[in-house]
Amino acid sequence: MSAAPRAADTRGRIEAAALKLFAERGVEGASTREIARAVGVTEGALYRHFASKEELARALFHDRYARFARAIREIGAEPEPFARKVERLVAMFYAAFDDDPDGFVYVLIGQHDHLRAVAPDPETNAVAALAALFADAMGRGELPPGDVDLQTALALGLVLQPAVFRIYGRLQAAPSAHAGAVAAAVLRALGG
Amino acid sequence: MSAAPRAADTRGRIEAAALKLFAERGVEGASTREIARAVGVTEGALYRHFASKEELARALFHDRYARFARAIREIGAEPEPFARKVERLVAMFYAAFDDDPDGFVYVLIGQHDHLRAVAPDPETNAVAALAALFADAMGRGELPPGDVDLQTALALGLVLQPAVFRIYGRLQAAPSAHAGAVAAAVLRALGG
DNA sequence: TGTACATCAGTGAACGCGCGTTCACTGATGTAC
DNA sequence: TGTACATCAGTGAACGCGCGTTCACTGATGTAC
Repeated sequence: MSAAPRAADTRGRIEAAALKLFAERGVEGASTREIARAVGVTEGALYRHFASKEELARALFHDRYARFARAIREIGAEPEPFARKVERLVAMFYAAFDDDPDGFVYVLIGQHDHLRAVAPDPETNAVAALAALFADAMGRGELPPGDVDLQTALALGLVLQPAVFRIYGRLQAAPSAHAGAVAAAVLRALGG
Repeated sequence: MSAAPRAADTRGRIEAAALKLFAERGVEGASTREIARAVGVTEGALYRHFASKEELARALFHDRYARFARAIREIGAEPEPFARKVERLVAMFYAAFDDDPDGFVYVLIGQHDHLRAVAPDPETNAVAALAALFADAMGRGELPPGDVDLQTALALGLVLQPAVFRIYGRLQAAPSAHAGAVAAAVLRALGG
């Protein structure tokens, strides 16, 4: 009927709607029809902004994943003791959860679809950035010597699993309510 | 052409092939054609054994998930100190990984599709069984008082994340190689 | 300011394809007498 | 042991459907003169 209301940030609205649907039921579980309908636009319009559904899913993941990588590297670059960095990392993760739950869930769950396509360098790879931060701390003697990748896994698991529990309703409070306790647990777990 | 070679455990072979494909690319990413082809049977044959693809996916998940719940309850029922139970839990998880990597990966990744459909009782729900074991330990004073669900999340995260790292090649050794270190980290993390 | 044209984000209808599922059938095996 | 019949796990062809994607088109906006 009426045409082109001239880009009232349609691209951004497509991203938001797709992110929500992808987070709720996965990329394959959400159709282009649903996304278009949620935006209030026809399916054809999606292809003015993204080459394909796959490209849309990829862009949403990589943007957010790279954002985590950058935040981790920034914290790692600060001239602070390791314990303080851990506190800031935990706070950063949980603040991201609070700010944008859809984005957090999408990255957390979508990792299995996308992670193999992420370059292994700490610039864009959040896990690599985290491992680099831990390796640095170990080099400075702020962390007992050991298998850096294992320590990274332990720390990441401590932080992410409360978020998973929250998503499935097993934890009532937002993970950020437990940020202090989780950071302390990380330090205890790695400290021995 | 030739017909019915009389059930050389076709059902079991369908389950194994589907589990492998589901673990590799997700339920939606694996088609009934692929499953049938991997088994060496036509698609129609799948429907002699399972009402639908969804039912096949569901059965594979719930079998394995309930198996974890039972194993956890058995460990919880032993008259052993909490520290020893933790060691046995970690060993059990990682032995399951070694024994049947496809099954482990499918449960770990498929949780997001299926978990909402799992009853919350410890008989079939592995997370509930784990939380019950931790609540019991807390009641006996073997674990400092605190939020049981949070402690459960922390412990589970410590155990699962090394498995995730292994799946994506970030950890070279099998998780079972780290079972002792992980169990110790769990006790340290919860002990404070 | 007015006119001509280019651009661009939309529409809406249609497309081919691969998906899960169905179904009439076949023939080997098990059972009754 | 031989014959008649029921059962059941397969085949293979076909199905309808929803999917992602395409495309000719429209009309509002921006730009040049």
